[in-house]
Amino acid sequence: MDKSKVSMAVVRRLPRYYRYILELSDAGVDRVSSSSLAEKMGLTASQIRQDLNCFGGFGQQGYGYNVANLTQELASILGLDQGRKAIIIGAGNMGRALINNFNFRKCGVALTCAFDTETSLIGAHINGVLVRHVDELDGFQKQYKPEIAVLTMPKSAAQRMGERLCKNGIKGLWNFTTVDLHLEGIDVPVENVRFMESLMILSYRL
Amino acid sequence: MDKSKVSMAVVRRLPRYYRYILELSDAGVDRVSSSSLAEKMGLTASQIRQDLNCFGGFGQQGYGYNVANLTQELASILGLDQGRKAIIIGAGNMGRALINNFNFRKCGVALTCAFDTETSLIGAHINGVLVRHVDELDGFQKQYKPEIAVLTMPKSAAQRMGERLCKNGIKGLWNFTTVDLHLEGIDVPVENVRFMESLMILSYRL
DNA sequence: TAGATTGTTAATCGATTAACAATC
DNA sequence: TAGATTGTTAATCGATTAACAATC
Repeated sequence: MDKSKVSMAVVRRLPRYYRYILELSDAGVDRVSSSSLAEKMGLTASQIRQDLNCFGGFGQQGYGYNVANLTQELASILGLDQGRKAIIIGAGNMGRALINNFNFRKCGVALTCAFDTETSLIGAHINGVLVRHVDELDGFQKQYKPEIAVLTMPKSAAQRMGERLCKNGIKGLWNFTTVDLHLEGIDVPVENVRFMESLMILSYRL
Repeated sequence: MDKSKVSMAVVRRLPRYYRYILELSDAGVDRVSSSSLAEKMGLTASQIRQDLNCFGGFGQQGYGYNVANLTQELASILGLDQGRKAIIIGAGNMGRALINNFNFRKCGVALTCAFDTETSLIGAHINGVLVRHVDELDGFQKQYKPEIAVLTMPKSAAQRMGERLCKNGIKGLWNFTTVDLHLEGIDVPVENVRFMESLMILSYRL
């Protein structure tokens, strides 16, 4: 199926498929049927087959899915094998927490540089990642062409920074600020991480 | 409408409605129509009216919605006015980042205590929050009856800890670990925060 | 071959959008 | 009153589930 026709409902399930299949792979399991995977994941076998078939026939009748093969296919679908480069804008608390703890590599992404405006941070290394001044951003983008920018700066600067990053050729924004970015006419996907919305939804469900 | 019949699709939009309406409120706007709100948010007016009407008729024909009133209604629907208490299990990097930076109060939640097993942390205060040993957890729950537990401990301990928290009366789990909690037969909502899935989805969309 | 399980089509279910009467 | 905009029903659209022929 044409990638552009796959619904976001399906796409949002892919990383979870990947996590489960990777777990099976690590456990040394070599094949799995849609029905056994469905039971583990709390989905229907039908949905799993429908979802995977958006991207190709990875299974085999009478056998199921080869775990090693499916792992690799899912990684490829998700683009985890693309060796992408990321930069992070804002080395405050949230930024540092990500730099120190988040496993970018597991997503196939290399965090190559951090940017900030705070003079005391410039030149420092955080978990091996150099902090540069935001003034160097445009030049850095031209030279190294990172695909992904992580937005962990104050929300007041987010909209302008998003536009600037796009103008210099960023391919996707991972937005930890609370603002909705408006990038009309610019074809750059934005993925938001919203702690506060998440906690409010939990609060509703209590 | 009966709260249990409101679909999660609707519920997941509520915090965003709240954010926008709060912004209008802060800007001193006193009324808003579904169509103007729809335009700002990139939704249809129809959807906004349908969504809000799951909870009551907050608008007025020919006028629209009173911003102050709707703000208060949404806060109440989300339970932000319930003065709930939260504890956090795991004062490692993720835990400390939340304690130091996340605004629990904006969600109407008071973070009352942190728990860990690391001796060097016990007794310390992080941003005013005392770290106790996990051995004190059961007693603490009995005495203070926190409604929400934030899970920021190693994933290997998450399942057991989830069960233990529920047995002692927790009402909801905010799960930052990468595991899916299985709490069959226990009616405690779990809200997952999944950085890695979020970045993988962005990676897919590039 | 017989059994298992996929890939895929058709049926069902749920969510979104459109339309409009009610009413402020 | 006339204009605006809701609340709500009906129509459409999309996603999930069920069913089964294909096939390993």
